Amino acid sequence: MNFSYENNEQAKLPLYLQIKRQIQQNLIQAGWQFDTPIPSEHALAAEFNASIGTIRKAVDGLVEEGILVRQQGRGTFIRQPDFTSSMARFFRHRTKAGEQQIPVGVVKSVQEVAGVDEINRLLGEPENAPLVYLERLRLNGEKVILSEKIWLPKSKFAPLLNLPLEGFDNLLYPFYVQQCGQLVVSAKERLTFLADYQDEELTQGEAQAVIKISRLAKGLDGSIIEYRESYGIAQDFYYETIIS
Amino acid sequence: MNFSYENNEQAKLPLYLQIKRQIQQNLIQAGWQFDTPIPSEHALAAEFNASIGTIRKAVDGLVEEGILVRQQGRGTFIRQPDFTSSMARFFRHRTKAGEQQIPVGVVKSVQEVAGVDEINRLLGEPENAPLVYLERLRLNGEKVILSEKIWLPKSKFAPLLNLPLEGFDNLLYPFYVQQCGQLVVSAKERLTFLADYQDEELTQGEAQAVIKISRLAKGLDGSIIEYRESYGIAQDFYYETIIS
DNA sequence: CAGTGGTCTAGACCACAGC
DNA sequence: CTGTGGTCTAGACCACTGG
Repeated sequence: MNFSYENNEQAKLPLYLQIKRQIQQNLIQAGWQFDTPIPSEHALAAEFNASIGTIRKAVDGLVEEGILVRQQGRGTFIRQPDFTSSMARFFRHRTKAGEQQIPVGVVKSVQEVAGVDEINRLLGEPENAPLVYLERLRLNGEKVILSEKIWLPKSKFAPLLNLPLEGFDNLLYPFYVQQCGQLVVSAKERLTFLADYQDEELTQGEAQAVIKISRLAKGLDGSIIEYRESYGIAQDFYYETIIS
Repeated sequence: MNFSYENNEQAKLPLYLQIKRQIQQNLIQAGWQFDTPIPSEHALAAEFNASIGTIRKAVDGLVEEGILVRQQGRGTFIRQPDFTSSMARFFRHRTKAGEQQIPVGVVKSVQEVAGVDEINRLLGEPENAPLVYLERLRLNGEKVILSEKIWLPKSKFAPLLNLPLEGFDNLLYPFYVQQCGQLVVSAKERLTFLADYQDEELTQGEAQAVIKISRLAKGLDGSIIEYRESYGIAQDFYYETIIS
């Protein structure tokens, strides 16, 4: 288990990249307001003493990364991430009527655990830093379609430990923002196949073929803020991708 | 060549999009040379009577779509698609030494077949248009790691029918360009799981768990030029993706 | 060296949202 | 109406490639 984002540090960056980075820093410091725009391009041009075109190129970069969205006539905003259905997008699950159904998320347990070498390394945490560990299910009605194990750095997510299970929202990522000020902007996932996975909830104790999804979620400052393992029945597996 | 906003039936497109489309058309007409650059930005600006910035934006679009690549100091070129390992990128196969190995492609059969409703629809061909059908294996040494079935429109790929099996290259897509003038620029893939797939070569007649990859490959003019089904052993499945 | 793409400027006008 | 992002111009200079 050794996948990670690479860090590229440069010496002499073009102005538009410097500005891009600075804007990103400002977003972190200011705290994110999804409903109020960032300063206008004109204002940014004045602030950074650069031309509009250069500002646009900097903002373009953040838009491409999915961190900002432009709205003509209104302004440029921090993107409200929509992971609504993304968590279960690898699987097909439909009602009897044939409609796509959005699974419900239920947290089954929350606890503090000691650091685990392998996971702390993925999270970029010190070797023995404590973690927050969640178990969670995704349900379609009565049916369990996804079983999840989630590890978070306690340094950033300690507030979750003081909440009752009923206090957790259906969607976790907006909840992270609300409770801990942690914004997930992108994620890297690895899919593998397990012939014999066993789990009380998902497979009801019998060994079954599953697809395992390992996810590293990245925060606004570029650090990894969540490691998650999700398991779903292989028979329901369904994924589309575009390559070029 | 006149690009003014005129009496078009179409909605009015920004100039840079009109130019982008026109460049793409020119690439098709000119036939692709991977080793000679397209006209310089200066030349294009003169040809289209637009400013450099607008030309850059048009070319940027084609670069983002993976059709062109820029090389500072040299020029802008049609991208030599690198599907070298992409066909088998969903699977992990390594030598005993642990190196990633690039599988070898071997075509087992080529024949003309009657149109199949479902497939002709996917290819955008008339209902009874004949097809070219290939069977192909991907091998690591002796081991079969991928079994493929490929359907192509005869209208574009008839030349393949006159070739001996030994004449087929290891890589198919560069071969398509060379033999039929068909360039694959992108593809859409759908992954699903089959619990009991049986195949003489891949599973040696025994039913096994496999991952099925259905691919639609798109040509330079945007039409679908290939439909392909690939099957690989589920145990070897391994895929990474970034979402945002 | 000449020619290419890469960055950057300092404006202009257009299209759209919201008051 | 004002202010926003979206398009476009006509240059400039820099960084890199190749002969």
